Amino acid sequence: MAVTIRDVAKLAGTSITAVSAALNNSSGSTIRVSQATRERIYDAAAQLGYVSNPIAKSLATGKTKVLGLMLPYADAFVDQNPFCNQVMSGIMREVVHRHYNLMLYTATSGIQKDRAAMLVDSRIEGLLLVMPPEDSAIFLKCKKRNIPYVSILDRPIAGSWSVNSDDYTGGRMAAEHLVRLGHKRIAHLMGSQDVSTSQPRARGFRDTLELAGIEVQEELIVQSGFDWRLGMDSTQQLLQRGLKHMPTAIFAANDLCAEGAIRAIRASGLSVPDDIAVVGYDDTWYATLTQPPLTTVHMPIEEMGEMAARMLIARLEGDDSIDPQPVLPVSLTVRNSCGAFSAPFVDGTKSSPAVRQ
Amino acid sequence: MAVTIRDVAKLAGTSITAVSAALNNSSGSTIRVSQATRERIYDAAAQLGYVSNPIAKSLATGKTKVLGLMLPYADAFVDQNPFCNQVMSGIMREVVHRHYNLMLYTATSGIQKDRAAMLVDSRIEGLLLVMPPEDSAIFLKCKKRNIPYVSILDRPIAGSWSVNSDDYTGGRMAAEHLVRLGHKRIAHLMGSQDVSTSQPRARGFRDTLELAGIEVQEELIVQSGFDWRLGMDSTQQLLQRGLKHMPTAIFAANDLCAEGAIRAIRASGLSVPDDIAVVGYDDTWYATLTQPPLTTVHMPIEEMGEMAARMLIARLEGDDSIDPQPVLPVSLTVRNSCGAFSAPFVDGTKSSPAVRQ
DNA sequence: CGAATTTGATAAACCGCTTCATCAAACGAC
DNA sequence: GTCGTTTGATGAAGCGGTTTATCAAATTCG
Repeated sequence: MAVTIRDVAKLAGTSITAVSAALNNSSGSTIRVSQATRERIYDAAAQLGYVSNPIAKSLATGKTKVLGLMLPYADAFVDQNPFCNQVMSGIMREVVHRHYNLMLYTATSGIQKDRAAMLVDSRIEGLLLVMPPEDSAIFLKCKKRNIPYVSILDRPIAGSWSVNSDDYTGGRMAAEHLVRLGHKRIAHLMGSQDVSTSQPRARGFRDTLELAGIEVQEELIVQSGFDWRLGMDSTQQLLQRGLKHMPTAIFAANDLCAEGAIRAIRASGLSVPDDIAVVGYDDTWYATLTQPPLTTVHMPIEEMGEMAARMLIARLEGDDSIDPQPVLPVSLTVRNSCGAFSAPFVDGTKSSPAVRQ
Repeated sequence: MAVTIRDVAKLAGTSITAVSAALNNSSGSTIRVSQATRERIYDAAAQLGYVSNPIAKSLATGKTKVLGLMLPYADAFVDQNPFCNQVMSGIMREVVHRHYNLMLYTATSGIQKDRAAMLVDSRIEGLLLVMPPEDSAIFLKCKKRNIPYVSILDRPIAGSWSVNSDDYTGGRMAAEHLVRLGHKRIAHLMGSQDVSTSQPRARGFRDTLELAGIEVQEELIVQSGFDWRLGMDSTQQLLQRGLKHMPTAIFAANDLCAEGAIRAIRASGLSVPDDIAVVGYDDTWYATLTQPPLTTVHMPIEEMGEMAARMLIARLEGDDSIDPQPVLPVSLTVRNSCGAFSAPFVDGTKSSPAVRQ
């Protein structure tokens, strides 16, 4: 049916060995092919429309040039999470660039975790894990079958390769921005406790206030969550404490949580940013849709995907020089929800004029 | 390194033929294995932890049990489109259920279309195309290499397999809902002209008004788009025409467009739904976030993915009884942006009491 | 010019699995 | 008891590539 290496050899009047060597014109091979035969082979291949069969190649070489991508429990992510999209986009970019392919798996909650892990077959050389649960059976399977993997994660895991973003600095940046704008009473709506990103962000937030000589008021640091309803509820509670104790700024757990905060603030007749400034986290596309558009900490999501793919490929190709747990830098995307662009911070960083003193 | 069929055969004291037959205990094979040897083989396999090598299997059988999934130009979809997520989720469900695997491709705009098509390698048995551009080189490649494909599409393509949703009825449903609520002056913000979903939806809209004896006012049917900015702009123009000519309801191109409409209405001091009712399209997760939550036409996106996978697999397995161009039904998700649940329509359909006469 | 080396080419083994062709033994029917 | 049929089992030939070992011819060199 399909045209094989033998057909090409026959037409070119050579051996299949020569064809194989000529077509993978990598210098690594010990086989030598003269320029003349090489060209006859090229011609024959072109004439027949020969395409190498990657399956046969894989069987012979033991390499497949395929990576696996394990997405988290689909159901939870289906609708609401642009995160996966963006990570995939970054991964894809690198994978295509390096001439690899991607096999998709999801840890569907419908089937047992074991089953999901079983599905990772030997066609893949390595695995990319997006936000794997800590106890995932995948880790064991990978170790057992000796499949290298890299996780894209909210926390570093000891002894395993992963890509992380700099949550601590993210917390600092949000806080610094607000401090620069003159805020003294800043609230922080923390993300859910079981997601470990929440801790370093909160630490960054606290450290920044201290550095600025602002006393951290514990009653302004509240447990909230990544949902807008939670953000709204928490904010309502903050606002009910009376004017004296109300914050002048809120650092929310993420963009959706910030949306909830904004709604609560408005519902109580106050204005964002005039009465209360709001900062989000993640910089998803949603951040441009809030009213006013949200100032938010930008996570380099695509870059994280790209980096993960790069690390995995490097590892597969025997490059040991790569950092197994890189921390990618975050940045602050300034929009209108704080009413201002940056003002000088206590450490003397230069900046634009302050808006609120 | 890995344990092979030969190792199992040796341990069980049989031939590799027997092992192969026993382990694929499909009745299709002509090879017969006694119960006794079968069990010895099972034991040996379990003891060695044998896992079949799918690559070798593929090479021998010519089947890979892998489908390709081609996503549209990544850049445009990265952030804002939950559509791909949902389609993927549906596809994944079916693919896992049928014990297939999924290889991911994207028609990245960075590389030429030809390159993208080249990347579809012979490891896949069939291809699922999400919203392929009409002129895509993929179609040719697939035909040439004889790879069956199914598209998930906004329009049926003659002579090719595709899954569509019933846009015409979607347009009707939106209009009927508004007519039932007593609206006479209903505007329609049409989607962009180059996306062919826009036409049937508009037809459904028009036909419904006519059926209800409401004159279709051409100046209320305007070209808009799938972006919230476009929705806002179009709506502002509608509102500037003065009270007499203002619509009492708007059927938007999609949920984001509806968001724009809502903003424009609010900005001009009017209320949704009291002054103007708004209906969206798609029922993405975003529809719950608008204020008020959006009444919108629900597209069965996941089901479309599932159906596409089912069709492709059926086709691969020689099932000819399947409809090559199914049209999936839409429904109306009623929330608060029209202020009411359904009222009787002119055709006599029964319903709940009307809110506006 | 003869020996050593390089160059060009190939046959054959192999990757791990399926499957066809073949065959001996057991079984049933007459 | 003989003959046809079923049952159980196997060797060997692929599938389409890569790679090792081998070899003849051409080239280099003292």
